[in-house]
Amino acid sequence: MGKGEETRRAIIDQALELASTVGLEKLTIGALAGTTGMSKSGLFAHFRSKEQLQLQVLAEARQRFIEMVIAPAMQKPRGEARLRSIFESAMKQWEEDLPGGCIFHAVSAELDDQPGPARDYLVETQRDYADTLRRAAEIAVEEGEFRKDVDLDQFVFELGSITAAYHHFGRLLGDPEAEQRARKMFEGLLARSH
Amino acid sequence: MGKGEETRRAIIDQALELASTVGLEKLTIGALAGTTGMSKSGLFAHFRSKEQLQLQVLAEARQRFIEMVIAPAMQKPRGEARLRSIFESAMKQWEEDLPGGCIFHAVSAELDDQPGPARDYLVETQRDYADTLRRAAEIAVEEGEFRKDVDLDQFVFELGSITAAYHHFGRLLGDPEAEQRARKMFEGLLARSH
DNA sequence: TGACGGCACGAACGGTCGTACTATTATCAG
DNA sequence: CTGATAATAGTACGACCGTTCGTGCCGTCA
Repeated sequence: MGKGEETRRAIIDQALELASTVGLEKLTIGALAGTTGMSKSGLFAHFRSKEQLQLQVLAEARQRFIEMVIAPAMQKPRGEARLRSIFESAMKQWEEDLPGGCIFHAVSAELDDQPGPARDYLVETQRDYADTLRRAAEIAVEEGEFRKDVDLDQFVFELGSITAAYHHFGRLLGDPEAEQRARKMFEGLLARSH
Repeated sequence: MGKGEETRRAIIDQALELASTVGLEKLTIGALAGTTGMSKSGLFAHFRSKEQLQLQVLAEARQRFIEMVIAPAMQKPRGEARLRSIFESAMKQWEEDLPGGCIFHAVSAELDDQPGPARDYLVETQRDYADTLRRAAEIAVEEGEFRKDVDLDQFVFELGSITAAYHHFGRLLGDPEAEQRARKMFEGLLARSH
Protein backbone atom coordinates (compact mmCIF):
# COMPACT_ATOMS: atom_id res chain seq x y z
CA MET A 1 0.00 0.00 0.00
CA GLY A 2 1.57 3.23 -1.17
CA LYS A 3 1.84 6.32 0.91
CA GLY A 4 -1.05 7.96 -0.89
CA GLU A 5 -3.43 5.15 -0.21
CA GLU A 6 -2.33 5.06 3.40
CA THR A 7 -3.13 8.72 4.05
CA ARG A 8 -6.32 8.44 2.04
CA ARG A 9 -7.52 5.74 4.43
CA ALA A 10 -6.49 7.79 7.44
CA ILE A 11 -8.51 10.70 6.06
CA ILE A 12 -11.55 8.52 5.49
CA ASP A 13 -11.28 7.23 9.06
CA GLN A 14 -11.46 10.75 10.41
CA ALA A 15 -14.15 11.64 7.91
CA LEU A 16 -16.35 8.81 9.13
CA GLU A 17 -16.12 9.99 12.70
CA LEU A 18 -16.87 13.55 11.73
CA ALA A 19 -19.70 12.69 9.35
CA SER A 20 -21.42 10.45 11.88
CA THR A 21 -21.87 13.42 14.19
CA VAL A 22 -22.29 16.42 11.92
CA GLY A 23 -23.58 14.89 8.70
CA LEU A 24 -22.27 14.73 5.16
CA GLU A 25 -22.80 18.39 4.33
CA LYS A 26 -21.00 19.79 7.32
CA LEU A 27 -18.23 17.29 6.72
CA THR A 28 -16.03 20.08 5.53
CA ILE A 29 -12.69 19.94 3.76
CA GLY A 30 -11.29 22.54 6.11
CA ALA A 31 -12.49 20.83 9.28
CA LEU A 32 -11.20 17.52 8.03
CA ALA A 33 -7.85 19.09 7.25
CA GLY A 34 -7.77 20.36 10.82
CA THR A 35 -8.35 17.00 12.49
CA THR A 36 -5.94 15.19 10.20
CA GLY A 37 -3.24 17.86 10.46
CA MET A 38 -3.09 18.27 6.72
CA SER A 39 -3.51 21.27 4.51
CA LYS A 40 -6.82 21.77 2.76
CA SER A 41 -5.27 21.44 -0.67
CA GLY A 42 -3.18 18.41 0.22
CA LEU A 43 -6.22 16.66 1.54
CA PHE A 44 -8.41 17.73 -1.34
CA ALA A 45 -5.99 16.24 -3.84
CA HIS A 46 -6.89 12.74 -2.66
CA PHE A 47 -10.49 13.20 -3.72
CA ARG A 48 -11.06 15.48 -6.65
CA SER A 49 -14.36 16.80 -5.42
CA LYS A 50 -16.33 16.93 -2.23
CA GLU A 51 -18.87 14.63 -3.81
CA GLN A 52 -16.16 11.99 -4.25
CA LEU A 53 -15.19 12.39 -0.61
CA GLN A 54 -18.79 11.86 0.46
CA LEU A 55 -19.17 8.80 -1.74
CA GLN A 56 -15.96 7.25 -0.44
CA VAL A 57 -17.11 7.88 3.13
CA LEU A 58 -20.37 6.09 2.42
CA ALA A 59 -18.52 3.28 0.68
CA GLU A 60 -16.20 2.80 3.63
CA ALA A 61 -19.16 2.77 6.02
CA ARG A 62 -20.86 0.18 3.88
CA GLN A 63 -17.80 -2.00 3.79
CA ARG A 64 -17.35 -1.79 7.55
CA PHE A 65 -20.97 -2.69 8.07
CA ILE A 66 -20.59 -5.71 5.84
CA GLU A 67 -17.40 -6.80 7.60
CA MET A 68 -18.62 -6.28 11.13
CA VAL A 69 -22.30 -7.17 10.83
CA ILE A 70 -23.17 -9.10 7.71
CA ALA A 71 -20.11 -11.30 7.25
CA PRO A 72 -20.06 -12.71 10.81
CA ALA A 73 -23.76 -13.45 10.52
CA MET A 74 -23.20 -15.46 7.38
CA GLN A 75 -20.95 -17.80 9.38
CA LYS A 76 -23.85 -18.49 11.73
CA PRO A 77 -26.47 -21.16 11.10
CA ARG A 78 -29.13 -20.25 8.56
CA GLY A 79 -32.40 -18.83 9.78
CA GLU A 80 -33.26 -17.19 13.06
CA ALA A 81 -29.74 -17.46 14.49
CA ARG A 82 -28.48 -15.44 11.56
CA LEU A 83 -31.12 -12.79 12.08
CA ARG A 84 -30.24 -12.55 15.75
CA SER A 85 -26.58 -12.20 14.86
CA ILE A 86 -27.27 -9.35 12.46
CA PHE A 87 -29.42 -7.55 15.00
CA GLU A 88 -26.93 -7.93 17.82
CA SER A 89 -23.94 -6.92 15.73
CA ALA A 90 -25.76 -3.93 14.34
CA MET A 91 -26.71 -2.68 17.78
CA LYS A 92 -23.15 -3.20 18.97
CA GLN A 93 -21.49 -1.55 16.02
CA TRP A 94 -23.63 1.56 16.19
CA GLU A 95 -22.76 2.00 19.81
CA GLU A 96 -19.05 1.43 19.62
CA ASP A 97 -17.65 2.14 16.21
CA LEU A 98 -18.58 5.76 15.62
CA PRO A 99 -19.13 8.61 18.06
CA GLY A 100 -22.27 9.77 16.30
CA GLY A 101 -23.86 6.35 16.02
CA CYS A 102 -24.89 4.66 12.79
CA ILE A 103 -23.79 6.96 10.01
CA PHE A 104 -26.49 5.71 7.68
CA HIS A 105 -29.11 6.84 10.12
CA ALA A 106 -27.34 10.18 10.52
CA VAL A 107 -27.38 10.91 6.81
CA SER A 108 -30.70 9.34 5.86
CA ALA A 109 -32.80 12.32 6.85
CA GLU A 110 -30.19 14.63 5.41
CA LEU A 111 -30.28 13.07 1.96
CA ASP A 112 -33.89 11.98 1.65
CA ASP A 113 -34.89 15.12 -0.25
CA GLN A 114 -31.52 15.86 -1.80
CA PRO A 115 -31.06 14.14 -5.16
CA GLY A 116 -27.59 13.19 -6.30
CA PRO A 117 -25.01 10.42 -6.31
CA ALA A 118 -24.69 10.37 -2.52
CA ARG A 119 -28.40 9.83 -2.09
CA ASP A 120 -28.43 7.21 -4.81
CA TYR A 121 -25.61 5.33 -3.16
CA LEU A 122 -27.26 5.49 0.24
CA VAL A 123 -30.54 4.21 -1.16
CA GLU A 124 -28.78 1.38 -2.92
CA THR A 125 -26.99 0.45 0.28
CA GLN A 126 -30.18 0.48 2.32
CA ARG A 127 -32.09 -1.50 -0.30
CA ASP A 128 -29.29 -4.00 -0.32
CA TYR A 129 -29.46 -4.30 3.45
CA ALA A 130 -33.23 -4.70 3.34
CA ASP A 131 -32.83 -7.49 0.81
CA THR A 132 -30.34 -9.22 3.06
CA LEU A 133 -32.74 -9.06 5.97
CA ARG A 134 -35.56 -10.27 3.80
CA ARG A 135 -33.56 -13.20 2.55
CA ALA A 136 -32.54 -14.14 6.08
CA ALA A 137 -36.16 -14.10 7.18
CA GLU A 138 -37.15 -16.11 4.14
CA ILE A 139 -34.64 -18.77 5.12
CA ALA A 140 -36.10 -18.84 8.62
CA VAL A 141 -39.44 -19.62 7.02
CA GLU A 142 -37.95 -22.34 4.85
CA GLU A 143 -36.26 -23.87 7.87
CA GLY A 144 -39.57 -23.99 9.67
CA GLU A 145 -38.51 -21.56 12.39
CA PHE A 146 -40.91 -18.92 11.19
CA ARG A 147 -44.53 -19.49 10.26
CA LYS A 148 -45.19 -19.99 6.55
CA ASP A 149 -47.55 -17.01 6.42
CA VAL A 150 -45.06 -14.45 7.69
CA ASP A 151 -45.21 -11.32 5.53
CA LEU A 152 -41.53 -10.94 4.68
CA ASP A 153 -41.68 -7.31 3.60
CA GLN A 154 -43.66 -6.44 6.68
CA PHE A 155 -41.07 -8.25 8.75
CA VAL A 156 -38.27 -6.18 7.25
CA PHE A 157 -40.27 -3.01 7.81
CA GLU A 158 -40.80 -3.80 11.46
CA LEU A 159 -37.22 -4.90 11.96
CA GLY A 160 -36.02 -1.66 10.44
CA SER A 161 -38.34 0.30 12.65
CA ILE A 162 -36.62 -1.05 15.75
CA THR A 163 -33.25 0.38 14.90
CA ALA A 164 -34.77 3.66 13.81
CA ALA A 165 -36.57 4.00 17.13
CA TYR A 166 -33.44 2.96 18.98
CA HIS A 167 -31.63 5.91 17.52
CA HIS A 168 -34.46 8.33 18.05
CA PHE A 169 -35.13 7.50 21.67
CA GLY A 170 -31.60 6.63 22.66
CA ARG A 171 -29.55 9.23 20.88
CA LEU A 172 -31.86 12.20 20.57
CA LEU A 173 -34.05 11.86 23.64
CA GLY A 174 -31.35 10.22 25.72
CA ASP A 175 -33.48 7.39 27.02
CA PRO A 176 -31.01 5.06 28.76
CA GLU A 177 -33.42 2.17 28.39
CA ALA A 178 -33.67 2.49 24.63
CA GLU A 179 -31.38 -0.46 24.03
CA GLN A 180 -33.38 -2.67 26.33
CA ARG A 181 -36.61 -1.54 24.65
CA ALA A 182 -35.19 -2.30 21.23
CA ARG A 183 -34.20 -5.77 22.35
CA LYS A 184 -37.61 -6.42 23.84
CA MET A 185 -39.24 -5.27 20.64
CA PHE A 186 -36.98 -7.56 18.64
CA GLU A 187 -37.89 -10.54 20.79
CA GLY A 188 -41.55 -9.70 20.35
CA LEU A 189 -41.19 -9.54 16.60
CA LEU A 190 -39.46 -12.92 16.52
CA ALA A 191 -42.03 -14.48 18.85
CA ARG A 192 -44.86 -13.31 16.63
CA SER A 193 -43.13 -14.86 13.64
CA HIS A 194 -42.91 -18.31 15.20
CA MET B 1 -51.98 42.14 13.65
CA GLY B 2 -49.47 44.72 12.46
CA LYS B 3 -47.70 44.54 9.18
CA GLY B 4 -44.55 43.28 10.78
CA GLU B 5 -46.21 40.32 12.41
CA GLU B 6 -47.94 39.52 9.15
CA THR B 7 -44.74 39.30 7.14
CA ARG B 8 -43.02 37.47 9.97
CA ARG B 9 -45.64 34.74 9.70
CA ALA B 10 -45.33 34.63 5.96
CA ILE B 11 -41.60 34.18 6.33
CA ILE B 12 -42.05 31.38 8.85
CA ASP B 13 -44.45 29.66 6.46
CA GLN B 14 -41.82 29.62 3.75
CA ALA B 15 -39.15 28.68 6.26
CA LEU B 16 -41.11 25.61 7.32
CA GLU B 17 -41.40 24.37 3.76
CA LEU B 18 -37.73 24.95 3.13
CA ALA B 19 -36.54 23.46 6.41
CA SER B 20 -38.63 20.33 5.97
CA THR B 21 -36.71 19.48 2.83
CA VAL B 22 -33.19 20.81 3.41
CA GLY B 23 -32.92 20.91 7.20
CA LEU B 24 -32.37 23.66 9.72
CA GLU B 25 -28.75 24.35 8.83
CA LYS B 26 -29.28 24.80 5.14
CA LEU B 27 -32.31 26.92 5.88
CA THR B 28 -30.40 29.96 4.78
CA ILE B 29 -31.23 33.63 5.20
CA GLY B 30 -30.37 34.30 1.59
CA ALA B 31 -32.41 31.43 0.20
CA LEU B 32 -35.34 32.41 2.37
CA ALA B 33 -35.08 35.99 1.16
CA GLY B 34 -35.22 34.66 -2.37
CA THR B 35 -38.41 32.66 -1.98
CA THR B 36 -40.16 35.44 -0.04
CA GLY B 37 -39.03 38.20 -2.38
CA MET B 38 -37.44 40.15 0.42
CA SER B 39 -33.93 41.43 0.91
CA LYS B 40 -31.60 39.53 3.18
CA SER B 41 -31.34 42.38 5.63
CA GLY B 42 -35.05 43.14 5.65
CA LEU B 43 -35.82 39.55 6.42
CA PHE B 44 -33.05 39.24 8.95
CA ALA B 45 -34.44 42.18 10.94
CA HIS B 46 -37.48 40.11 11.91
CA PHE B 47 -35.31 37.62 13.76
CA ARG B 48 -32.16 38.98 15.25
CA SER B 49 -30.16 35.84 14.72
CA LYS B 50 -30.35 32.65 12.74
CA GLU B 51 -30.81 30.78 15.96
CA GLN B 52 -33.98 32.75 16.66
CA LEU B 53 -35.25 31.94 13.19
CA GLN B 54 -34.63 28.23 13.76
CA LEU B 55 -36.37 28.30 17.12
CA GLN B 56 -39.38 30.11 15.72
CA VAL B 57 -39.60 27.59 12.91
CA LEU B 58 -39.60 24.74 15.41
CA ALA B 59 -42.15 26.56 17.56
CA GLU B 60 -44.47 27.05 14.60
CA ALA B 61 -44.13 23.40 13.65
CA ARG B 62 -44.95 22.38 17.19
CA GLN B 63 -48.00 24.61 17.27
CA ARG B 64 -49.27 23.25 13.98
CA PHE B 65 -48.76 19.72 15.18
CA ILE B 66 -50.75 20.46 18.31
CA GLU B 67 -53.52 22.14 16.33
CA MET B 68 -53.79 19.53 13.62
CA VAL B 69 -52.99 16.34 15.48
CA ILE B 70 -53.26 16.65 19.24
CA ALA B 71 -56.20 19.03 19.64
CA PRO B 72 -58.61 17.08 17.39
CA ALA B 73 -57.66 13.88 19.20
CA MET B 74 -58.56 15.43 22.53
CA GLN B 75 -62.11 15.92 21.27
CA LYS B 76 -62.34 12.19 20.64
CA PRO B 77 -63.38 9.70 23.29
CA ARG B 78 -60.70 8.78 25.78
CA GLY B 79 -58.61 5.70 25.23
CA GLU B 80 -57.96 3.78 22.07
CA ALA B 81 -60.05 6.05 19.86
CA ARG B 82 -57.85 8.93 20.88
CA LEU B 83 -54.70 6.98 20.07
CA ARG B 84 -56.08 6.07 16.67
CA SER B 85 -56.93 9.70 16.02
CA ILE B 86 -53.41 10.83 16.85
CA PHE B 87 -51.88 8.17 14.64
CA GLU B 88 -54.15 8.90 11.68
CA SER B 89 -53.76 12.66 11.93
CA ALA B 90 -50.02 12.39 12.26
CA MET B 91 -49.74 10.21 9.16
CA LYS B 92 -51.99 12.57 7.25
CA GLN B 93 -50.23 15.75 8.30
CA TRP B 94 -46.80 14.51 7.38
CA GLU B 95 -47.99 13.64 3.96
CA GLU B 96 -49.88 16.78 3.17
CA ASP B 97 -48.66 19.74 5.15
CA LEU B 98 -45.01 20.00 4.21
CA PRO B 99 -43.17 18.97 1.05
CA GLY B 100 -40.35 17.34 3.00
CA GLY B 101 -42.54 15.39 5.36
CA CYS B 102 -42.51 15.68 9.14
CA ILE B 103 -40.05 18.41 9.95
CA PHE B 104 -39.27 16.94 13.35
CA HIS B 105 -38.08 13.79 11.69
CA ALA B 106 -36.06 15.82 9.20
CA VAL B 107 -34.18 17.70 11.89
CA SER B 108 -33.89 14.97 14.51
CA ALA B 109 -30.84 13.34 12.99
CA GLU B 110 -29.42 16.75 12.20
CA LEU B 111 -29.56 17.96 15.79
CA ASP B 112 -28.96 14.78 17.74
CA ASP B 113 -25.26 15.49 18.16
CA GLN B 114 -25.41 19.26 17.94
CA PRO B 115 -25.95 20.87 21.36
CA GLY B 116 -27.75 24.17 21.56
CA PRO B 117 -31.13 25.80 22.04
CA ALA B 118 -32.56 24.27 18.87
CA ARG B 119 -31.72 20.78 20.01
CA ASP B 120 -33.03 21.49 23.48
CA TYR B 121 -36.32 22.73 22.10
CA LEU B 122 -36.66 19.75 19.79
CA VAL B 123 -35.98 17.33 22.62
CA GLU B 124 -38.52 19.08 24.82
CA THR B 125 -41.10 18.89 22.04
CA GLN B 126 -40.49 15.21 21.44
CA ARG B 127 -40.54 14.38 25.14
CA ASP B 128 -43.79 16.26 25.42
CA TYR B 129 -45.22 14.28 22.54
CA ALA B 130 -44.02 11.01 24.06
CA ASP B 131 -45.73 11.97 27.33
CA THR B 132 -48.95 12.66 25.48
CA LEU B 133 -48.83 9.26 23.82
CA ARG B 134 -48.02 7.60 27.11
CA ARG B 135 -50.91 9.29 28.84
CA ALA B 136 -53.30 8.31 26.07
CA ALA B 137 -52.20 4.71 26.35
CA GLU B 138 -52.53 4.86 30.13
CA ILE B 139 -56.12 5.99 29.75
CA ALA B 140 -56.75 3.08 27.42
CA VAL B 141 -55.57 0.81 30.19
CA GLU B 142 -57.77 2.53 32.75
CA GLU B 143 -60.75 2.22 30.46
CA GLY B 144 -60.15 -1.47 30.14
CA GLU B 145 -59.42 -1.35 26.44
CA PHE B 146 -55.78 -2.27 26.96
CA ARG B 147 -54.54 -5.04 29.20
CA LYS B 148 -53.48 -3.95 32.65
CA ASP B 149 -49.95 -5.30 32.17
CA VAL B 150 -49.17 -3.24 29.09
CA ASP B 151 -45.70 -1.68 29.42
CA LEU B 152 -46.53 1.95 28.69
CA ASP B 153 -43.01 3.09 27.91
CA GLN B 154 -42.51 0.13 25.65
CA PHE B 155 -45.79 0.99 23.95
CA VAL B 156 -44.62 4.53 23.27
CA PHE B 157 -41.29 3.22 21.98
CA GLU B 158 -42.98 0.88 19.55
CA LEU B 159 -45.50 3.48 18.47
CA GLY B 160 -42.69 5.92 17.79
CA SER B 161 -40.85 3.30 15.82
CA ILE B 162 -43.73 3.02 13.37
CA THR B 163 -43.55 6.61 12.24
CA ALA B 164 -39.77 6.52 12.11
CA ALA B 165 -39.89 3.49 9.83
CA TYR B 166 -42.64 5.07 7.77
CA HIS B 167 -40.34 7.94 6.96
CA HIS B 168 -37.32 5.78 6.34
CA PHE B 169 -38.98 3.32 4.00
CA GLY B 170 -41.45 5.70 2.43
CA ARG B 171 -39.44 8.84 1.98
CA LEU B 172 -35.89 7.63 1.57
CA LEU B 173 -36.34 4.25 -0.04
CA GLY B 174 -39.51 5.23 -1.86
CA ASP B 175 -41.50 2.17 -0.89
CA PRO B 176 -45.07 2.97 -2.01
CA GLU B 177 -46.45 0.47 0.46
CA ALA B 178 -44.83 2.10 3.46
CA GLU B 179 -48.06 3.75 4.57
CA GLN B 180 -49.92 0.47 4.42
CA ARG B 181 -47.12 -1.26 6.33
CA ALA B 182 -47.18 1.41 9.00
CA ARG B 183 -50.92 0.97 9.40
CA LYS B 184 -50.61 -2.77 9.63
CA MET B 185 -47.91 -2.42 12.24
CA PHE B 186 -50.09 -0.02 14.20
CA GLU B 187 -53.00 -2.44 14.17
CA GLY B 188 -50.69 -5.19 15.34
CA LEU B 189 -49.46 -3.08 18.21
CA LEU B 190 -53.01 -2.29 19.29
CA ALA B 191 -54.10 -5.90 18.99
CA ARG B 192 -51.22 -7.04 21.17
CA SER B 193 -52.26 -4.47 23.78
CA HIS B 194 -55.81 -5.75 24.05
C1' DT C 1 24.41 12.08 -10.08
C1' DG C 2 20.35 13.55 -12.15
C1' DA C 3 15.71 13.20 -13.89
C1' DC C 4 11.21 11.84 -12.60
C1' DG C 5 6.62 10.97 -10.31
C1' DG C 6 3.91 11.04 -6.30
C1' DC C 7 2.55 14.04 -2.38
C1' DA C 8 1.78 17.77 0.24
C1' DC C 9 1.97 22.66 0.76
C1' DG C 10 0.60 27.90 0.72
C1' DA C 11 -1.81 31.30 -1.59
C1' DA C 12 -5.53 32.80 -3.89
C1' DC C 13 -10.07 32.60 -6.42
C1' DG C 14 -15.17 33.52 -6.58
C1' DG C 15 -19.15 32.56 -3.71
C1' DT C 16 -22.14 32.28 0.16
C1' DC C 17 -22.75 32.40 4.89
C1' DG C 18 -24.54 35.23 9.18
C1' DT C 19 -24.50 39.71 10.84
C1' DA C 20 -23.85 44.87 11.56
C1' DC C 21 -24.54 49.35 10.30
C1' DT C 22 -27.01 53.16 7.73
C1' DA C 23 -30.48 55.06 4.85
C1' DT C 24 -34.94 55.04 2.96
C1' DT C 25 -39.75 54.11 2.79
C1' DA C 26 -44.32 52.57 4.76
C1' DT C 27 -47.47 52.61 8.49
C1' DC C 28 -50.42 54.40 11.82
C1' DA C 29 -51.83 57.29 16.09
C1' DG C 30 -52.83 62.04 17.45
C1' DC D 1 -52.12 65.67 7.75
C1' DT D 2 -48.21 65.01 10.16
C1' DG D 3 -44.66 63.29 12.81
C1' DA D 4 -42.97 59.29 15.35
C1' DT D 5 -42.00 54.79 14.64
C1' DA D 6 -41.78 50.43 12.47
C1' DA D 7 -40.34 47.96 8.36
C1' DT D 8 -37.50 47.27 4.59
C1' DA D 9 -33.55 47.99 1.56
C1' DG D 10 -28.62 48.87 0.66
C1' DT D 11 -24.04 48.00 1.54
C1' DA D 12 -20.21 46.17 3.73
C1' DC D 13 -17.69 43.06 6.86
C1' DG D 14 -15.08 38.85 8.11
C1' DA D 15 -15.32 33.96 8.03
C1' DC D 16 -15.53 29.87 5.69
C1' DC D 17 -16.86 27.18 1.63
C1' DG D 18 -15.01 24.11 -2.51
C1' DT D 19 -11.62 24.45 -5.83
C1' DT D 20 -7.38 25.70 -8.67
C1' DC D 21 -2.67 26.54 -9.35
C1' DG D 22 2.16 26.79 -8.91
C1' DT D 23 5.88 25.08 -6.13
C1' DG D 24 8.87 22.20 -3.51
C1' DC D 25 10.04 18.06 -1.01
C1' DC D 26 11.42 13.30 -1.28
C1' DG D 27 12.19 8.52 -2.51
C1' DT D 28 13.09 5.60 -6.90
C1' DC D 29 15.44 4.30 -10.56
C1' DA D 30 18.37 5.06 -14.66
